[in-house]
Amino acid sequence: MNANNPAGGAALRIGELAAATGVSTSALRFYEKHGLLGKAARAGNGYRQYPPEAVERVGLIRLAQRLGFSLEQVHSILGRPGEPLDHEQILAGLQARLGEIEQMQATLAAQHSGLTCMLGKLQAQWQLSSCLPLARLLDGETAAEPPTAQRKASAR
Amino acid sequence: MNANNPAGGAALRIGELAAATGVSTSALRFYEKHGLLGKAARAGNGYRQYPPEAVERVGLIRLAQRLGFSLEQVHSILGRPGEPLDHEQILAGLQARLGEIEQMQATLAAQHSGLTCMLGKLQAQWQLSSCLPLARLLDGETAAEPPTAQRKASAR
DNA sequence: GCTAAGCTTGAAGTGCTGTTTAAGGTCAAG
DNA sequence: CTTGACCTTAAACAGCACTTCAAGCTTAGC
Repeated sequence: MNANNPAGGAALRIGELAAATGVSTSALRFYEKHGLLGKAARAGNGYRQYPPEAVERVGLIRLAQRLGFSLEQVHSILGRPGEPLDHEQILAGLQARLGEIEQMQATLAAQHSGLTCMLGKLQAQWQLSSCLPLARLLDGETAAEPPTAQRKASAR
Repeated sequence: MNANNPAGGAALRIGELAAATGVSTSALRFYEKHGLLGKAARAGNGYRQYPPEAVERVGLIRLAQRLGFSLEQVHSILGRPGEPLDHEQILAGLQARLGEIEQMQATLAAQHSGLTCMLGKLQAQWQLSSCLPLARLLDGETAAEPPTAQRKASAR
């Protein structure tokens, strides 16, 4: 059918939006269910009718994912779909993510230097146990509990 | 009971090893089940009898975790507990981990510059959509599929 | 009119890692 | 006798982003 919507553009069915964005239909429904995408209008048959802007919205979601945001974070900084977008909120979200990244970079840098140091020691003398004190080095960088997984460095 | 073991040292029960290493008893059993810790000898009552060296072994496991190794990786580089420790294998494992770290650092650096760039654009003019092209920047750094989570930067 | 593709829903399953918890039983010390 | 540490196996949890399934409607093409 491809009816026209109030804005005048051609409405997209979920499959078309999926094709246009490279996101699966199930993922799109998932986004909608979790408030990332906004509830699409429905045609008489119950099919979702996406306005053309939805393509951009999905693009933003994917961009945010590539920048390492979790969907929950995307949700909180992008806000309700269709709403004006809160500039303050977005800036704050971006900066918060920058902070996370820097934190992870610090962790990785500590691990990197720890490993490098360890390699040096091992090449000098073969005592793995002599590397145990490295633990302290890492503790200094991060914190002091049992090794809990921190956060992913999501890719692409 | 605290019987003596063949090596002459005092044997540790699981709770004692847990206390000595800061690892829970359940985690220790988990390590054993997954071949990280080696099956402890058993006292007449079925209790595990850990030799004192086990403390160091667990320390190494925890150190490796802090360096970001998964338990599976720890298993493959540390090898069978009680065995001589394959130097080549360990060096290779450390270097492989260094490679992973560098990969993650590259991803994070790309995300960081992407975000910074985005912040700049947004402060100049408020068009979020003008940031969509950043996706390409990130694609260049990492690869070309849908945003799949990469790996954690485990901490401490 | 039939079939295949596309749409609907909600619930459940997937994959990965590292534990933790539960349930039911044994053992040793006070 | 009671308590606490230990034993076993199996299952649950937690976080994340989806995917798959089941069951049933719609629609387009032939």
